[in-house]
Parts: sequence; C-alpha cells; structure tokens
Amino acid sequence: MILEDSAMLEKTYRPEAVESEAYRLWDQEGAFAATPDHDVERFVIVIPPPNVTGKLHIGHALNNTMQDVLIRYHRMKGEDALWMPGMDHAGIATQMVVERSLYKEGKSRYDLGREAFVERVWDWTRQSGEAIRGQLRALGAGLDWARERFTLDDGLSEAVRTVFVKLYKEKLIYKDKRLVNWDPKLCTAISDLEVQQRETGGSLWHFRYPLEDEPDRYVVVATTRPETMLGDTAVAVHPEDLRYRDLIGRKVLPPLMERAIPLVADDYADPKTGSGAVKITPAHDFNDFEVGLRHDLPIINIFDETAQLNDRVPEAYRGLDRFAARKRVVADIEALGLLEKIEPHRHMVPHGDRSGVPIEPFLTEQWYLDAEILAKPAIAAVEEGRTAFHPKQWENTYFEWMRNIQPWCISRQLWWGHRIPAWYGPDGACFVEMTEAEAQAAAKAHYGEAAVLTRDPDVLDTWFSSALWPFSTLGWPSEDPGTPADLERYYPGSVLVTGFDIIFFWVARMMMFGLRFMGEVPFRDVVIHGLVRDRHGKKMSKSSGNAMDPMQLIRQYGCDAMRFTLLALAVPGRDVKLAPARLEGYRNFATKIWNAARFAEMNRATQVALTDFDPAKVESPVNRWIVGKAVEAHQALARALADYRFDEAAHNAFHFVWHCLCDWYIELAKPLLAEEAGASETRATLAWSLEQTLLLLHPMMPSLTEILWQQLGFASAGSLVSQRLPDDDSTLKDAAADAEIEWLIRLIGEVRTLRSEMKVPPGAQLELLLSDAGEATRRRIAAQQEPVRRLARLARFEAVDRALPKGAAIFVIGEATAAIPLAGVIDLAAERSRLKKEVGKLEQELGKLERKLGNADFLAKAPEEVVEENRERLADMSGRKARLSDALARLSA
RNA sequence: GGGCGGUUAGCUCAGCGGGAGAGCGUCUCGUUUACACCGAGAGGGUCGGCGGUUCAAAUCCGUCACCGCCCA
Repeated sequence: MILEDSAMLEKTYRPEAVESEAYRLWDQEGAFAATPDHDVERFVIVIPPPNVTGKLHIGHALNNTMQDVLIRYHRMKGEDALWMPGMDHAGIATQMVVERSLYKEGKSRYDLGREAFVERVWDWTRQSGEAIRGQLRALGAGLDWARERFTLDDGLSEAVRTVFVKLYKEKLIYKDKRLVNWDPKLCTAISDLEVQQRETGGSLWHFRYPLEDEPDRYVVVATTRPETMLGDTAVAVHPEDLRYRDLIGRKVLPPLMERAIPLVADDYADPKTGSGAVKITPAHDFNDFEVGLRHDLPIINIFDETAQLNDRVPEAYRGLDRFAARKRVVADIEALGLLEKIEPHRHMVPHGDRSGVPIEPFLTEQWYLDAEILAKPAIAAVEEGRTAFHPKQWENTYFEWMRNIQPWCISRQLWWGHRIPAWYGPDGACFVEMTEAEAQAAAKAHYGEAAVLTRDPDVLDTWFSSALWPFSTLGWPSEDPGTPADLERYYPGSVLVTGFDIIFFWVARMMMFGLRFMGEVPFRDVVIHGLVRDRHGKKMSKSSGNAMDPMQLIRQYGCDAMRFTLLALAVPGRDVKLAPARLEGYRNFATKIWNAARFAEMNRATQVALTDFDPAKVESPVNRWIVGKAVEAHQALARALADYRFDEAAHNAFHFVWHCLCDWYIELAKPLLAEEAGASETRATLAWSLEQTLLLLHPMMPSLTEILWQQLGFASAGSLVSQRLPDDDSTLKDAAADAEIEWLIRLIGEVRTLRSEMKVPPGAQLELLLSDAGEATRRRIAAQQEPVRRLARLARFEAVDRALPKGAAIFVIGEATAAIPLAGVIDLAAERSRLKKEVGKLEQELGKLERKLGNADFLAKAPEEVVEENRERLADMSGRKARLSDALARLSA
C-alpha cells in the first residue's frame, strides 16, 4: 500500500491508487469547507451548475479543473475560499431523458400523468446527481459539498417565485400572444437561443395564384414551405415593382382553397427574389406576421401543437403532418397545372437544439420578460469594468447581444421545472402570488367572494432560475438567521468560469438579475474558455464517434495528467484540441514527479531533513540556484493565475520541475549527496525543493502531490491541500549563484555537443582544458570539479596557462577558450568543418549587428539600453569568432 | 450581409515592436541504480501573400487570400 508509513514509494506511479485515497483524506479533514469565521480575504466561485442529465463531458472537465485550480490556489494563499457546488434541473433536457426512457417501456408522460411523471424525474435526478458528484470527485474537484444546492430546492424555488412575482407586479413580466419558436416534437415554446439554424437542401416551389376576377392571369409566388400556403392571407409585392403596380388591391385565388386573398404592397417583398411576389402566411412566419400586422391581415393558424394540419384547412389535408402535407399540396397544385417550376434551393432551416426537429413559428400565448430594462445596468456594469471578461474581446459578444436583446419568452410547456405562480379565475382573471393561498386572497379581493382558481400549467425556462444562481445559492431571499450572513459575505462572487457558448445563457442573465435584485454584479471576473475538440479540431459528438469521456481518460492517464493536459492546452480565446499524445506526455510528467520524489526519499531528503532549514542560509551555489528557481517558479505561477493564464501556469511549472529540478538540480546534487561534507545542506535543499514543487503543483495536480506530501512526511504540519504558499521573497534569488550554474550548464552542454558531433565513444573519459580563464572562472573550475566531470564524462577538468594543444576540439565559454585534446581520436576534417560552420554563423550574426550599430538613426533613436545590449553582443561575438578562427587556423596549419 | 478569431518548425500551439520558442514527432547515441512513461545530442521555420509606418516589424496599420466560430 502506498500510504504505509514505513514503505518506500512504489517503483511506478499508479494514479488510480492515489486519487481516491487523496480525496478521502480531504473529505475526512473537511478541507473544502469555506471558513466564514476567518477574518481574511474571500475568494468565491459559484459553480455553473451542470445539468442533471447524467454525465459530465470533457468540457465540464476543463471548466471544473480551471475552477478547482483557482479555488485551491486562493485557499493556499490563505484566503477563505468558497466553491459552491450544485446542479441544474435543466427542464427540457432532463424531461427529454426521462421521456425517452419511458418511451422504451412503451409509455408516454401522459400515461403517467403529471404528478407521477414528475416523481419519476425526481428519481432520475437523485440517481443522476449522485453520478455527477462521483464524477466531480474523480476530477479532484474540491467543492464545499455541505453547501450543495439544486435549482429546484425549496429555497431556490422560493427565490424564483419571489422574482417572478416582483417583476410581474413591476410590469416587467407579462403575458402576450405572438409568434414563438415552437418545438412540435417537445410541444413547447423555446427561446431564440435554443434554435439552431441549419443549412438544408430544399426546393423553391413556384406556384401560380390566378387573379380572382381574371382567371387567365396569375401571379407567381415562390416558397420554400408549400404546405403553409393553406394559411396564406395575402400576396405581397414591392410598391415600386412596375410588374405588379396595377394589381395592388386586387385579389388572387390561391389553389386548393375557396378563399380569395388580397395583393398588398409592402417593402418586405424583394423584387429581385423569385418573381418579386411573395405569399404571406402571418401565422407561420415571423416576417409574414409583421406584414400581416401592417396590413391588418387575418392570421390563420393551420397547425396543431404537433404541427399536424388542423381543421382550418380543406378536409383532404386535415390530420396530415407538415411533411406529408407538403407533398400533397405540391402534387395537387401540379395536378391543377398551377405549378410553374421547382428549383433546388439551399437555405437555413431553424431546428430545435434539443429535439433536432424543424421549429415552427407558432402563435401562442406565453409569458415574457421585458429584458431590455434589465439589460441596461448589466451593460453599464461591464462598460464601467465592475465585471471584466477574460479575454476581453468577449465583452463585444456580450454587448452585442445585450444591446439588441429581445423580450424573453420565459414560459415552457413542460412538466419538469418551476411552475409559474399564476392562478386564473373563472373569467380568466390572472393572480400572480407567492402561494395559492395568497392568490385565493387576491381573488377574493377581486371578485368580492372566494373563487375557484386554476393554476397556470406551464413552467419557467430553466435559465430563469440559473439567472438567480449566484445569490439564490447563498440563501436569498430567506429570512433565516444564518443565511443573510452568507449572502453578505460571499456575494458578489470573485469569478465565473464558463465557455463562450454560455455567455448569453448564464453570464448575461446572471448579470441582469444580480444587478436587479442584489444591486451589485454577481462576479468580478468572467473567465471564458473554449470548447474541447478532438485532435483534428472537430467538435466532439456521440454521432461522429470522437467523443472523449473524461472518466475514461482518468482511468487511462490519471486525473492529474488529464487536468494538467487540459490546463496546458487552455490558451485563452482558442478551442482546446485534445490529442492522446498530449495526455501521454503529461502522464509521463506525473511519473517524472513521482520518480523525483522517489529519488529524494532514497536520499533521505524528506521532511526529516528540513529541521531548522532556512533557504536563505544555504551556501553552495547549486543549492542557492535551485532555491532561486523555486522562488521564480512561484512568482510565475502567481503571475499566470492572476491573468487566468492556465496554460502559462502549467508550462512554467512543467519547465521548473522537469528542466530545472530534474535535469539539472538532481543531477548536480548527486555528487554532493555522495560526499561526506556538504551532503546535509544538499539533502535539506533537495527536500525543500521538493516541498516547494508539491506546493507549486498542487492546484493543478492535487492527488499526486497530496499523496507525495503525505508519503515524504511533510504532513506532520497538515495536509498539502490546506498549506500556505510561501510568501514571495525575491531576496532568496542570488545572481552570482545563477551566473555560476548557468555557466556550468553551458559548459557541460558544450562538451556534450562536442562529444556527440565528434562521435566520441560514450565511455571515453576526456580532458577539458580552459585557457585564459579569469579568477572567477578558476574558482568555479575548482568548485565544480565533481559535477562537471560526472555530467560531461571527463577524466580531467582544469585551467591551463600554456598554449592549448594542437589536435583539440575547441569552444569558447565566457572569456575562456576550452579545449578537449582528441589526438588520435579526433577527425581533424570534421572538427575543421564544425569550426567553419560555427565561424560562419557568427559572421552572419556579426554582419547584422555591425550594420545595425553602423546606422546613425539607430544610435540616435533607439533607447540607450538597446544600443548598449547590441554593443555587448557584438563584443562578445567578435571575441568568440576571433578565438574560434584562431583555433581553425592552427588546425589547418 | 454584420461581428469576432485564426494562418509561426512535420503536428498542436505560445510569443504580439529590439537576439525565432515549447510540447509531441523525426534522426543519432546511450541501461553511469530516481525515472526507457528515461537520459544526451542534432536537424527542422523568406513567422499566409503584398504594401505601409518605424532606426528596428512574426509583433503596429492597410489590403488580399484561405480556415473557423457567432449573429442576421
């Protein structure tokens, strides 16, 4: 077992073994509970509630990972971090899921009746909610579970009713009869945003409508929807269209019907489209509806709610669905000889985004919210920067939509959701109140006696309750003693993290309602991320078979690796293209960390080594160097997260761990750890560096780091999850140590390159001689004997005063010239060509620099430090070039 | 039609006024016990085209081309 105290770490990292263990530990400690009694900064995220439709997808994984990083990071900064969990009842989506399962049993919701059906959805919800909680845990998401909310909870439902009643009484919510987007499959109104325009291959049918009083003459109308001609109430032509001028005001007789309809003049008719005449069906087209209003046309609705033709059409067509009706109408018109032609036609057809069927504009009475009034302060709040989008460009999208906002149709003909608190009297009078009792009272006042009331059967659009989520979850509008304190303390939230596709749904509506009812924005920052796509950039979907299930990825790669991958790829303003290769890479990274910890453990560099350790007092340059690098890594993390640059946070941490800590520090520490003297400082520094690494990585890779924290004994001071990050302390950085280690790294790199290019056998131990070494370099040579000899595989490494030997490979480092005598081994021709290439490159660079520095304008106009920097580079390069040319000359001699 | 974003190494993408970068892949070499889910080294780019601003442009402006997304 991994957690047995005495056991060493297992040889390989097995994520599945640590993840559940870590979460269990956090649960047990109540690590995710907010701390309302602590007098510290607050950091609040209210989760965008996932739908209770069953499964989280990879987009949820990205979204919640980002939130978890922020929450864990701010908690580790010592703030009171609250991450409010919860789920959304998701009216249409959930109802559909349950109806589908009923359908498999051969039943419909009508067979069950409303009450039993709703009970059945509750069963589903409980089950689905449990599944989602499990998935969020598997993700490592540190939510404050005791506070979990559901949009249909009593308190939240009360919030919904409160808002509805208030806005109704303020006349911002009203009932109206107009065309809505009607989903004939789900039999409910849906909002504009739930309608998808899909390009569809169709036809343009041209029909002849004879004039009523001159049957030999006809007007040709073109339509993409022949079946709606049964509801035509006019034909419109453009007032300036000379072809039809004389016909305006006369009547035409559409085929198949006994009804004559007028020819009206309206700008809506486009003379350039088709024949220039257009049939007008006010009940079944948004534009036609407007035309109808202008000309006072009758509105003839020919569909029932499932889009079958009703009894307002000739008998032959009654009961046909719209697709059958289309065929029949076309065939019948053709039989009458009134079909002029059929042209193929691609056009956009509105589809329900849930049901997938074409949407009908349908005339019904619905509840509306006057969103324009609520939008104004919401626009101002973003203009004034009280809420800021990241990246900022999304503000344009927000403004664009908010400034053109339409009345929001908030009623849905569903059974699952918040039932509208409106009751009707026998004469249809409407009473909107918090409870039935209050409605009764209002009715009594209205009628002067008690009346039988019927409740409105409809429910509210799901987004209506989502709009209240940032404050309804905190207890609004409850009068309970506990909750207002929460509201006061945790509203407004700090951040909302969501996808760009949700700006209109969540962000906009939360802004409107937050400002209206709380008088303050619901969050300070809105972090917008992209969609997760497959490796080719295609949208994931079940139908194309490219969907990646986060739970599957967690099993395959581990939750930390999946999180880290998503973070590293989460470039602002761009979609995430997720490829297995990236997941593998970061799974390897997790293993790398695990093994670095094993190395530390094997060298007893654990918590034990840290007794009385002060990183400021470290002496050896290597140790001072890694201390400085760790400080920089923390600084980089802070900078990245302050800007919500999760990709940079991940890349910086990756670079620190792999390339600073593992590639160099551990390798350089090996000889020191083997020594008698100096080993204890290095052991302690290694332990400290690892501790810093775990702190640094924890927000991004929580499980792995927590388990290592426990295993290496750091947990005597508590779990990693509740540790404080170190205060920023730049005094721990040491420029001299940095310079020395950078020199060392370059030196070793040069030798390795030479060995490889000269094809020196890997086992051969070489000599490295430095001439012209200054005092500092000589000191470094003396100090760094072991690391250099070991990592560059050298038998000897020393400064010399004599001339460098002839048959040697040469490179330049700082002021010194380095030689590796390779007499007998070296291929002189190869070394000559290598040096020539090197000199050639330098000459090219030098040419550029000389031209630049020879330009009077550059000297006059460029900032002094830029000029100076270029001068230094010139000096450095010409020195190197001189020495390499020298070596080349001697080789050729 | 309007708006937004993109075009940088074979792939995925950073960088957004002063020396072209990362990860993955490719090639060569390597088991010196943290790690082969590893180590060492290398190769690879007129930064989409054209024009302009500037001492200086991948980076700013204009324009064109192509690719996405959103709204009509």
